Amino acid sequence: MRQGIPDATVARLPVYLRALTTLAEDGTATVSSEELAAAAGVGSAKLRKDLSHLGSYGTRGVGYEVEYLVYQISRELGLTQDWRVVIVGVGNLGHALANYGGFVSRGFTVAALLDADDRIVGETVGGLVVRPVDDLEEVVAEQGVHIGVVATPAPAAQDVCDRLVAAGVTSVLNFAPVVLLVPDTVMVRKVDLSTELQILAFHEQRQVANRLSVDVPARVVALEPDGGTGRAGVSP
Amino acid sequence: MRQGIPDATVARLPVYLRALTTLAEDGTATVSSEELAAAAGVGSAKLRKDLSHLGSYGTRGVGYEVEYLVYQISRELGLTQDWRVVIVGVGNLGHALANYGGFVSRGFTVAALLDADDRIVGETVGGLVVRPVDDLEEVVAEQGVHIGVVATPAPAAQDVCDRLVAAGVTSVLNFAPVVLLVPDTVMVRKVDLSTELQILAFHEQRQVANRLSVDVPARVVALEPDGGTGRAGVSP
DNA sequence: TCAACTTTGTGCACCCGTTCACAAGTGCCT
DNA sequence: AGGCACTTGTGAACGGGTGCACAAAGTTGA
Repeated sequence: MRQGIPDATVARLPVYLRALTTLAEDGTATVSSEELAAAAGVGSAKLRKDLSHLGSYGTRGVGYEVEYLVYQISRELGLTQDWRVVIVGVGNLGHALANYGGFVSRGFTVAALLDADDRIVGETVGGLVVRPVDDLEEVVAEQGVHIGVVATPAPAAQDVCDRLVAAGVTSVLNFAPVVLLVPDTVMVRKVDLSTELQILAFHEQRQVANRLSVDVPARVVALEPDGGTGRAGVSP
Repeated sequence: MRQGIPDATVARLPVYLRALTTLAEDGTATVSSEELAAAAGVGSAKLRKDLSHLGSYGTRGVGYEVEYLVYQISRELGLTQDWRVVIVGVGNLGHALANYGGFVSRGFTVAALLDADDRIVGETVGGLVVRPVDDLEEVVAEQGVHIGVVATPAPAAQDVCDRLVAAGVTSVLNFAPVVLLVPDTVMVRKVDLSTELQILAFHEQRQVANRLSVDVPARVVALEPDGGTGRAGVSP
């Protein structure tokens, strides 16, 4: 049970945490796996298995005590300590990130905003003065930054990332549309808007195809002129 | 091979597509699975298996023709047609999305920007005039919108989502920190900044723990006062 | 105290995705 | 023409995650 929580579980813990926080604000004291699972959009069995990886919190016949579970998940995620974050790139997205309330709310502090553009440096965004990107190493060292957020244009991203890593940052959240190369001691997570849209487009397309196949089944065959090799068979 | 590309593969196709586009811009004509895999940050075997789901593009002994593969992946993702997107909520994040260049570049058109705040309605953002959220149904119907982007505050998200779905939208990209409930005919993808940060925090914490265990192995046991039941054993 | 009811925690079987390893196919050089 | 070097495409083994189903454990009410 201990010693190694599955990645898939870790990825869901923040979702549970948010659902629990909402419940706590509504004054709910205890919650069953069924209810919490519904609020988190997962199956109840999966939820129970996930929580069992943290330990045996929860009472049979009753459910889980909301406050207590919030604390346990927070602790497991490391939210009981404050993580210092530096945001590099204060364009449209950087602005949004710096102003994002829920960003700071729970265990995260924005240590500094950095940008390479002189016109932006010195501006105040989200209560912080934007500093030149040259201060990167200094900021990371002095403020003890652990997490770097890359919100720069694509061409600058790898360079900024390299500097973050060299300065001692071991986790990077990347919004730039490039694959960042890092040593395997560093963890990178990527958020890519156009990737998400493209995945939606794929499913949208399939859905349209399925709708056609329901209406006019014979058409489906005509839409797939090729057995799989692809290159041939396009001509009528 | 045909009839059903695995979800995991679909999620990686946009990454391959971007890497290929970059290669094409650099004038590269053909690429091996090894090279492309490196550029996309995956293993070469995985890449080959992914591409094999689309068909047998690629030449043994040579590699893949870049232009051709770009076309095939684009077609498979449905990017040969234009998808119309409506963005609801033009706050900090909505601004960023509306101005995001790569957003529009490839197969996606922003049909409209909507907001509930009178002070924002009428403003021009990214070349479009922000319209009142009351126009939602009208916009979706008239413009034939397929994809809705929810960038509203959390409390408004579910309501906006319901209206999008009722108006005929079948894919939703959700930036609000809530779990959207939709009929299972609708696909939702969620992008959540604080979730990503929390996942990073977890790994960061583990990494710190590992570093300690390397330096002072005995300490690890002391840091785990409890065999796993959790509730007991906290007192000194 | 006991029985009926509720809910957790988990063993087990199944499925999807990843990785390895190699046969089959292609181009190049002699 | 033939062999060599290279690369794709895929069968097969493996591993992790999911969902089912149920025993264990606790609560409520008589």
